Amino acid sequence: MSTIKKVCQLAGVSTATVSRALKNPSMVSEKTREKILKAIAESGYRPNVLASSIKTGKTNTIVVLVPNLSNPFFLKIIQGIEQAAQESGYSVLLGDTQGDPARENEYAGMVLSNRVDGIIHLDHSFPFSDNDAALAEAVPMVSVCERIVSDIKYPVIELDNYAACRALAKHLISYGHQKFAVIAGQIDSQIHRDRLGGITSVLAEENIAFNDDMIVGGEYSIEAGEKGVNILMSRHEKPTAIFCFNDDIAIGAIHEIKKHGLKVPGDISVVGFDDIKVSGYIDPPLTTIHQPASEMGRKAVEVVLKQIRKEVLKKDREIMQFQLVERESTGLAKNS
Amino acid sequence: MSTIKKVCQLAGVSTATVSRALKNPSMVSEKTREKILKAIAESGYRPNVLASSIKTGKTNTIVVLVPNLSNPFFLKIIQGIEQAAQESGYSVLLGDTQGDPARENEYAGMVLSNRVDGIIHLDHSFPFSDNDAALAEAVPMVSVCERIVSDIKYPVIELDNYAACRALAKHLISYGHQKFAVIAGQIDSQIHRDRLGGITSVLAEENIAFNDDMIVGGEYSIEAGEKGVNILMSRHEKPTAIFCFNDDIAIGAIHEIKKHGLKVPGDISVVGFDDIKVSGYIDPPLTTIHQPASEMGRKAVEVVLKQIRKEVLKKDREIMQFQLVERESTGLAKNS
DNA sequence: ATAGGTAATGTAATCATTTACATTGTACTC
DNA sequence: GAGTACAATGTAAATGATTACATTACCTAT
Repeated sequence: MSTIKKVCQLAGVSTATVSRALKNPSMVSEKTREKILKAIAESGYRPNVLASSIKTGKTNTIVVLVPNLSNPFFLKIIQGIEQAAQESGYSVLLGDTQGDPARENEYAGMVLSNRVDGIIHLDHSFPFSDNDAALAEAVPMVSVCERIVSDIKYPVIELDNYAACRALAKHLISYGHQKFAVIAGQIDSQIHRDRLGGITSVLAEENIAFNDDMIVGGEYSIEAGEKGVNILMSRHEKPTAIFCFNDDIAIGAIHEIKKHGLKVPGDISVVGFDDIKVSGYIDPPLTTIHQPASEMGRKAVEVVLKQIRKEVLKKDREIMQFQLVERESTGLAKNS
Repeated sequence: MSTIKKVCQLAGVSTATVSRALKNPSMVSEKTREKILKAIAESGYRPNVLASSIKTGKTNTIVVLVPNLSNPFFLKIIQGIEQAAQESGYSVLLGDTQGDPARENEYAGMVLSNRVDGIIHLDHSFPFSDNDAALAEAVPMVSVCERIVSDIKYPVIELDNYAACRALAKHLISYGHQKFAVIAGQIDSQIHRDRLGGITSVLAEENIAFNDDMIVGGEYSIEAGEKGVNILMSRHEKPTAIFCFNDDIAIGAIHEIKKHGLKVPGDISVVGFDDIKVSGYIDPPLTTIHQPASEMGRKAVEVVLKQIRKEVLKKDREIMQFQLVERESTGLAKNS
C-alpha cells in the first residue's frame, strides 16, 4: 500500500503539500495540484484514514445501538441514519445490543476510545457503565423513539406517543368498543407509559373501565402477540379490541385470534403501532400508527452531528408527526 | 481524555510497560500490573484505538455491503454477522449501497484506506472501481448468497439454489401443476440463473412446457410481486402456480391474487424463497425455502477473518443446507 | 567470584498523517 | 531598487499508541 511519501517522491513535493492538495486545495497552486493528482493516480495512493483521524481527533463514524435488529421498524430508522450519515461523510457502525447492558457498555465505550464520534441509541437504557458514567457527560448522544433515563440530559427524537394512542383509542371507541386489552412491549420504558397514558386518558374521559389486568405482553415480537392473545382468551372477560404496542405484536395477535376461530375485526379489532411495510399486506391489513421512521433516523444524525461539531442545539426534543392509518383490522364492536 | 502518558505518570512506569500490561499481561510483573490497573481506573484512561490501529495495521472492523436494507432476509444475515464479529472482537460497519456502483466503490474503498480490514458483500457486483481493481486482488472479501462476478476469485457462502428450486418444482408438480410462472428478482445474477435452471430442469424432465414469457419481475420487493401478478393476470394463458424468488415478492403476489378475487392455493399456488419470519404469519402461510440466514452471516465472518489473518482457506465455496417449508400457500392444481 | 541466562522494564523509533511555523519566491509600491 | 505583502512550499513537531532493541537486576551454575 503506498503512502503519502511515495506520492511526494513521484510529484517532487513535500508531504505537507500533498496533504494540503487533498484537504485544502486552495492552498496549493493549480500546477502542483495537477502534478500531485497525477502522482496519486500513478501510485494508487489512498490516504490512511487512521493516521488522519488520530491527528484530527475525528473518526467520522457514529455507532447505532439497536436492541433488536429483527424489528423491521428499527431497520427503517437505521436506513435513514445510514443515508443521512453517508451524505454527511459519516460511516455507521452497527451495535446490536440485544438489550444486554454489557454489550451496550461495550459499544458506548467506543466513543471513549476514539473509535466513533457519537452515539445514536434506539433504546431507553443509559448505555454507559458506572465506571464511564462521569465521562459520558460530554459524549454526543441522541436517543430515537425512546428516552434515555439518566441524570445527564440527552436530546431525543420521538413521536407523540400519548397523542397517537389517544387517536387509536378514539378510533376504536367510535366503532363502539368498550372492552379493551393491551399487548405491550417492554413496560419499563417511557414510551410504554406515554402510550398507556394516552389510552387510559381517553377511556377515563369516556367512563370506560380499564385496569392493569388487561395489560399483557412484555416484549416486542410476533410470539409475544400470540402469547398475549392466548392469555387474554383464557380469561373470563374477553376484549373486543386489542391495542398492540407494535406491528409485530399485532401480526402475531391477529394470527392467533384467527387460530382461535375468531374473526378480525368481526369478533375482535386489533390496532398496531409503527406501520411497518408488511402491515399493509397481512390479512386483514392492519390499522396502525405510522411513524416516519427513516426521517427519524435522518433527524437523529442531524442532531448527533451538531453535538459532535459542538454547535448549539435549539431543541433537545424533536417531536415527529404520526399518522393514524385506518385499514381493515378495526371495525364495529360486536353486540353494539 | 487521558492518554497512556497520564497512566505512566500515575503508575511511575514507562509507556511500554503500560502498553504491555494491557496487551501482553504476562510480560509484566504482578505488582506493576496492579499498580497500572489502579492508575488506569484512577485516570479513566481508555486506549485510543486509532493509535493502536495505525501501528498494528488492523482496524478490527469489517464492512457489510447490503443492496437493500429493507429486506428482512438480509437483516437476518447481518444479525448473524454482527454476532459472530462481536464474538471475535470485530465491529461491523454498515454499507447500504442500494445497488448503486458509486456507493459500492466508496464502501469497498474503505479497505484500501485502512478504515476496515475486510468486506462482506451481499450482492453479486464487483464493488471496486476500475481504478482500484488492481488493488482489489489482496483484499479480504467474501460474498454471501450471491457470487461476485470478477476476474479475481473470492470465496462465497451460498445455498444450493439449483437444488432448492428443483425441490420447489417437484413439490408443485406433485400437486398436479402444469402451468408455471416465475416472478424473479434481479435477473442478471448467478442465483437467478441457478434458481431458474433448477426449475426448468425439472420441468424439462417432466415434459412440461415453459418459456421466458412466463418470467416477470426484476426486483426483490412486495411491489414487484403485486406488479408481477398483474402482468400475469392480463395474459391469455394463466399459471396455476407461481415461483416467487423471494418472500417479499410472494407476499405482494398473494395479496394481489386475492385482490383479483382468486384463492391461494385454490386457484393459484405460490411459493417463496428465504423464509423470513413473517412468511409463517401471512394468510395463507407461505410455502418457501428456508435459508439459514444468520448462520450464513456467521460463516461469512469466519471466512473473512481467516482471510484477514492470512490463514489458508480449505474451500472457497461453502454450500449451506436449505429446507423446503411446506405451509398452506400451495395445494392441488385446479382442474386436475 | 564470574559468567551466563532470564525476567522486567526503559528508550526511542515507528506508524501515516496534519499543521504550526519557517522559508522562499514573486509581484507590487513608492 | 529597497521594502512589503502574500502566495506557495518546506521542515519538523505532534497525534497516541506499539515494539525492536537496550538496559538493569537478579538468580544460578561452575
